[in-house]
Amino acid sequence: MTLPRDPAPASTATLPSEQQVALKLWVTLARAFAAVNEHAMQDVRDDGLSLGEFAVLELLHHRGPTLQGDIQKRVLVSSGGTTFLVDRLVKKGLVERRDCAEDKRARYAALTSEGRRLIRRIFPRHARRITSAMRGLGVSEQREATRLLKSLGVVAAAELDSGD
Amino acid sequence: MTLPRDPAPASTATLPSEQQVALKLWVTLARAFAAVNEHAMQDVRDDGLSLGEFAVLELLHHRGPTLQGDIQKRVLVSSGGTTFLVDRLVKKGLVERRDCAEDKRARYAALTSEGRRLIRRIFPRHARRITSAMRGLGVSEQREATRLLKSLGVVAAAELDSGD
DNA sequence: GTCATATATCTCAGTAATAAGATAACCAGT
DNA sequence: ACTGGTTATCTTATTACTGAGATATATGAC
Repeated sequence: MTLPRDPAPASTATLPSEQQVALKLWVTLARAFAAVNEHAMQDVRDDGLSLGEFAVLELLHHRGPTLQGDIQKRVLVSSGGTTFLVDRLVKKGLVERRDCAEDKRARYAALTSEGRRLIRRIFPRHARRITSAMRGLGVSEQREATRLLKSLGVVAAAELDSGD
Repeated sequence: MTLPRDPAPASTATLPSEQQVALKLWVTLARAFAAVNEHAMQDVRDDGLSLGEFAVLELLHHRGPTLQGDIQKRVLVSSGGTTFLVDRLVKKGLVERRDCAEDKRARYAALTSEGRRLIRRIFPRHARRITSAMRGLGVSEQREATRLLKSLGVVAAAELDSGD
């Protein structure tokens, strides 16, 4: 996947102070995300996976067979993107599709035994990689950052449907 | 651009506590980023810009004519991507290329008057949009989040060159 | 001056997605 | 049973880039 665009470090001297603070946070957030994301990508790349594919495998690993529509919602990917990712994983022999007894439109994706073996192998390594990437903060700082970003993210996401 | 993949909300009960904390932070960070990023995208989309294009315009607005190599570093885009973005902006009449007197290989990108008009118009709106998206946190919380994420991002980025 | 190496930008094949739209199935109201 | 609106997934054209490599230029050692 592509990295997020870096919001340029604007000379924002003419903006109200609160906007300057918000923009500075945005720049910093985007850069932090980009850096950790690159770690995540590097970690799965050697096993021939994109982050999207990894995310699907991980979801199936932890939740079991999942409707594609639910994968879509949890992995934050478009409808077509879900089909694309599942197709690719099916082609790699890591995932299979299963019919849904209750709804003929719907399809489950489930790990194959090969997919299970792979995710069992790489998930612990991935967790270590992310942990290592986060080590600029101590554990209590990480908890504090999580708390703050949770509030930020929930409100920002809630405003999306309502427009600006 | 694409949204980042949502790191799946792993059932990580078997992982060491510090890894659980780090993974939780990663999930939360990625989601917060995705949400604010979507705000940013929506804001510039109506003017026919991608976030990459907007980032270049903003950079040129605040820094003046900039070597393409410097754009590359500041906007976090590949070499080919820089050429792509500048090409598109040139085609839209918002940016022009200028030769560099000191180095015949290098080229500056600079805003046209049309590009200047556009960025002057949309940047304040964009700043307001980002500020609004951040309103899940108060100003002092935003400052705190910035401080934490700065540490996190700097260390995570520093580790990239050295591998995992 | 020569040459090996590094650097700035461009070119282009390829990638990972998006988003619009198609199709079949589902569901509630009549 | 029929109808119209909704939903789950798939299909496909399109997009925004990446990254390898090419080319011209710059640099520094000899």
